Amino acid sequence: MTMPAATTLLAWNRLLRAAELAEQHCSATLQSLGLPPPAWYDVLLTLERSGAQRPRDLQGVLGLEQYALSRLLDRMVKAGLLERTPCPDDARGHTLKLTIEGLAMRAAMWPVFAAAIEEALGARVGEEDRAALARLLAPLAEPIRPERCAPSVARPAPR
Amino acid sequence: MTMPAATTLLAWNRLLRAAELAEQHCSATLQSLGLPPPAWYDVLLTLERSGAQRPRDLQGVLGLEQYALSRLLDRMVKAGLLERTPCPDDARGHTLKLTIEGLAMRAAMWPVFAAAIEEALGARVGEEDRAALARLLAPLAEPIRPERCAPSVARPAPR
DNA sequence: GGCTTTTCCATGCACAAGCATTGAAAGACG
DNA sequence: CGTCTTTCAATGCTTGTGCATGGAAAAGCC
Repeated sequence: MTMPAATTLLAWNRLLRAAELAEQHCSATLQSLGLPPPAWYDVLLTLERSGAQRPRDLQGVLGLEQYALSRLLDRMVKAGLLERTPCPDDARGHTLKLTIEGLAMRAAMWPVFAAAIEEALGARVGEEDRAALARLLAPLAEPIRPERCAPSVARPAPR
Repeated sequence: MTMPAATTLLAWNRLLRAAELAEQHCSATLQSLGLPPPAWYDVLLTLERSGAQRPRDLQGVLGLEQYALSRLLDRMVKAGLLERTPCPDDARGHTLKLTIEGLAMRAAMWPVFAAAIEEALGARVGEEDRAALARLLAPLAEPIRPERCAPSVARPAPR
C-alpha cells in the first residue's frame, strides 16, 4: 500500500525498458538475417552442451512454460533442427536430439547473436559497470521467494 | 564475431531473467485479483497525468508498436475505461479520455501494482543498490544507437 | 494385483502480437 | 488549386501464448 521508494520505481522502469530493448535488438538482428529467435538458440545450446535430454529437463533450465516448450520443440522439429525419439525407460516422454542441421544452426546463430549482445550491452557499458550490474542483478535473477509475510497459522502440510 | 566478455554474458542473462521474473510476478499478482495487466496501468496513468491525448502521443511514451497500441486501446474502450472522441483539429485521429471507471481502475490497480513492485524489487535490493542499479541501467534504457560503425560512403540523405 | 494419484507431454480454444496493408486526412510543392 | 507524399490509425492474416484439459504412462498405496 505504501508507495515504493523513488529509487525502486526508477530501477523498475529502467530494468524493464532495458531488457525489452535488449531483447528486441537481439531478435530483430537475428530475424533480419533470416535466423530463428533467441529462444531457439537457447534450446540448441542446451542440447549441444548436455547431450540428449527430455523436454522435462529443458523446462527448468530454459524457464518456459510446459506448453510453450512443447510447441517450441514442435516448431524446431518441423524445421529439422531437432529429433524426438521415443524414450526407452519412460514411455511418456521422448528424448530430444540435435540433428546435424541443428548443430549447424547453432553455430550459424552464434556470431550474430554475440554481435547483437555486444552492441546492446557490451559496447554500451564499461567492463566494471557490467560486473557491477551482474552483481546487482544476481538476487533479482532468481525466483521470487514465496511470501514471507504469511501469518504463522497452520499451513497445509507441505507435500 | 568475437565472443563477448564473460561479464557481458553474465549481465545479459541476468538482465533478461530479472526483468522476466519481475514482469511475471507483477502481472500474475494483478491478474490473481482480477485486475488488468500492467500495460493497462501505464495507459491509464499516462492519460491521468497528462490529460486527454491522441494515440500518437502515447505511442512514444509507452514504447508500443502502433498496432499494439491501437488494439490495446480497443480493449480498454470496450472495457469502458477509455473513450475515443473525434479529434477536432485532425480528423484522422481521436482524442482519448479516461472515463470515471478508468480513473477508478487506475486507483484500484495502484496499491496492488505497488506492492508487487515492492516485493519483486524493493524488498530484494537495498536502497543503495537500487540507486546503483538505476544508474547502471540508465544507458541501457534508451534506444540503441543506430550503428555507428557504418562506413562513411554516401548514405541516403537523411530526411 | 487393483486402485488412486502424480508426472509427462500434447492440444483445443480463445486471446494477443507481428507483419503487411489499407483508408483517409494532412501537408508539401509546383 | 491539383497532385504527390507523409502521417495517423485500423484491420486481415498468420503465428505465438495462456489456460485449461486430455490421455497415457509411472509411482504410490493398500
